[in-house]
Amino acid sequence: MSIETHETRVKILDAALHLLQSDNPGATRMADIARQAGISRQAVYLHYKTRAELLIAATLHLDHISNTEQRLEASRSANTGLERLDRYIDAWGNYIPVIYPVATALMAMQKTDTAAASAWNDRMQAMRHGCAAAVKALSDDKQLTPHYTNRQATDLLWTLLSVSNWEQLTLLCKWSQKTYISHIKSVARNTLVV
Amino acid sequence: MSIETHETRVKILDAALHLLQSDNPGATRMADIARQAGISRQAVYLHYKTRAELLIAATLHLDHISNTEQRLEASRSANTGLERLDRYIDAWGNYIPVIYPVATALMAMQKTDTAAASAWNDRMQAMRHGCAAAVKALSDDKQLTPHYTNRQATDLLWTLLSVSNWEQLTLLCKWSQKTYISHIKSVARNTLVV
DNA sequence: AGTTTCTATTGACATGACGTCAAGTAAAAC
DNA sequence: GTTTTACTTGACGTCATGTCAATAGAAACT
Repeated sequence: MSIETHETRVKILDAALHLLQSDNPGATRMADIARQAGISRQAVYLHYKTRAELLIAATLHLDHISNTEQRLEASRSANTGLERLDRYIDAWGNYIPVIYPVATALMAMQKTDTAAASAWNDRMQAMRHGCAAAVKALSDDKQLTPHYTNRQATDLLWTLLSVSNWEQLTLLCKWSQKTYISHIKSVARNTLVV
Repeated sequence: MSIETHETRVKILDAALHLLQSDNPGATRMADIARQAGISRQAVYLHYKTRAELLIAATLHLDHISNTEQRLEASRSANTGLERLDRYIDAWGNYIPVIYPVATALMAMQKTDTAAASAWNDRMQAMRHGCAAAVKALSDDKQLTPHYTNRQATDLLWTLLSVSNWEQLTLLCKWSQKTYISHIKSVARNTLVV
């Protein structure tokens, strides 16, 4: 029985996600989350000692209810390096909009809160492993450009697929999600594939 | 006589930049800036009504003392589109480390402070104009790939050259500034040039 | 049934940062 | 010699996080 199955905890996490996904995510305070969850502000602290801890739990909860593992399964079962690259971009690129609200909140705390910083860092390192696997698959297929080392190619793909880039291209440049995915795929190919 | 030539204002802005460039930039409070400038905390507010206003003034001050205009002059005087692209990446890419500390502070305020958000947005739009000019120069030379519209090519270059990407590649991936510049140039070429 | 434990409640309080206000001072400008 | 300007000190208001103490009800154990 995971810690997140406790009824009140689920209520808290759902409330937090709901508010972070609303029109004014920046104004999501502990008191708002408590009110939304239907409990007292102090009760939230009985379950999560700090705001950072709550937000971290919210991302894990979101992973859980969004079948993150399943999304990434498709890329792992690809037959060629190129296919793996495309599928990874599909999986991760389409997951970004889902985690974006809570990711933003967590990233905003990075400067002040080391727990939040390392939690977000862990997630990004996990994502980087997916990039490294795609690069390795390309390399095994002799499809990786010799222009960069495997390490550098991974760094580039990792950076290309960053949340910030998604934010800039879709929210600021008004690209549709579909355009984002297809163009990122083409940039990745042009950058990494011979 | 510009507003930044006032002796005390210069002291305040220099103090702010000094602290933001120190080992713990996140902990730069108004009181710290005042102490560093050698004046009382309240005196800072005589010159800058809010923290956001101070940070915005600090970026302009930094532009001023870093000869930003001169840096960008080189790219404008290029003869070919390719040359212009390379020189623009040199100019902006090497300016990022200079503005990074204050940029980080300003970006961190974006969520809560609309003045900070729009100030940073203005700067980024100005940078985007440089990208658009480079893309147009490529297009005029028939060197721009037909894969994207001019607008989309500008969006991509703009995103590629973002502060976040610089941060990720140099600070997280430990690329040297030199590697960053040369690899970004190669990605830009592979992405945008026929 | 009685006691302990768990969860939650209310209300008060500490902390830290931004920003404001009022009263006073010292030097420059008129 | 008076006014203006820039600054000082010290107190105060606000807002959000996080803490603490006293209380209450319900489930769980003996």
